[in-house]
Amino acid sequence: MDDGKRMTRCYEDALRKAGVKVTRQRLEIINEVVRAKGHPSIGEVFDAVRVLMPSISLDTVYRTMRTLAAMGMIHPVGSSGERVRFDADHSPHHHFLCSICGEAYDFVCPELDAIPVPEQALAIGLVRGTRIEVRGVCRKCLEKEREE
Amino acid sequence: MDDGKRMTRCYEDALRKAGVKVTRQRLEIINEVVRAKGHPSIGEVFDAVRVLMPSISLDTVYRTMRTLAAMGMIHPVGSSGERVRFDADHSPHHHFLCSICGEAYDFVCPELDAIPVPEQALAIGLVRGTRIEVRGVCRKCLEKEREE
DNA sequence: CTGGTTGCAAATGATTTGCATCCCA
DNA sequence: TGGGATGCAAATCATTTGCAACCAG
Repeated sequence: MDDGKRMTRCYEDALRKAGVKVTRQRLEIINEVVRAKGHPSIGEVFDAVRVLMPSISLDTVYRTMRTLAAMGMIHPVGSSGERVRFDADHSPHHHFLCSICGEAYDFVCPELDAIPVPEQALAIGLVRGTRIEVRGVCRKCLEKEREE
Repeated sequence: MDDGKRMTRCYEDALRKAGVKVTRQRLEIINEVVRAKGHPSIGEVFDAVRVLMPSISLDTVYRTMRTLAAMGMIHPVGSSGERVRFDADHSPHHHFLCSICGEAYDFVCPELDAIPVPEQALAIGLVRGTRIEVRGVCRKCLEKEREE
């Protein structure tokens, strides 16, 4: 598991560059967020980290997730009234948001990855990434509707 | 204000088509959501509707917003841990989401409006709309950072 | 050392739920 | 009339905050 160590080193650097302290809690949380596929919620990250570090508190996870989001390391994924979910910036991918259940599905679409940064967005602030957001109704909800 | 009546008629039809009852509450809420520029939160819609209909209750607004979202008439705009906000589907526009404050800014970009629907998304469910989501840090937050 | 971080517990706020009443279809 | 819709209040659940103890730099 030399790979694990190399990753950790990389996260440490990212934290230092952001001007925040490197703590074991933060490293564990980052590890978990990066490992998690899909869009983990705060609670899920908390549960996972708690296995390795039972003493960690829920609001440390809250605070760290906010810190990581401010660093641009993770991004909140908007869904409906659901709890906030995040994704680590793994690879270029896009989102399909279901209007009914609020679930966020990932999909890849290489043809659309190279979206130019819209000029109009530059006027609003510093752009860190661009992706496609598709809205619709997912299969699960379509089937549920059909049943009724 | 013949225009207002024509709009209302149109909303009634949309409700009927969705198979739900047409009530004064729902019409008032739709009216407000469509009128509101930006991304009104549930509370803001509630306050606005309450002016015309003081007896309306907060959770009627909650329930109706969910109904409207399921109908595809409005869409939740994901932001960070903030309360959920919605936008009516007015005109084609895109979103800039600030990673720090969670604010969602609208911008228009006609060149990008004609995004083809990605095939990969079709596999996930019924697609109702496609737009660009830009992530970054807004001017306000950039300035705040600079001060520190 | 010492200021940023954490853990804890209490506070806050948004969202949901159960139920009796009401009203569109 | 009859079932979906509403209003109300209580219940939940996510998220935040104040503060003392702690630890990385």
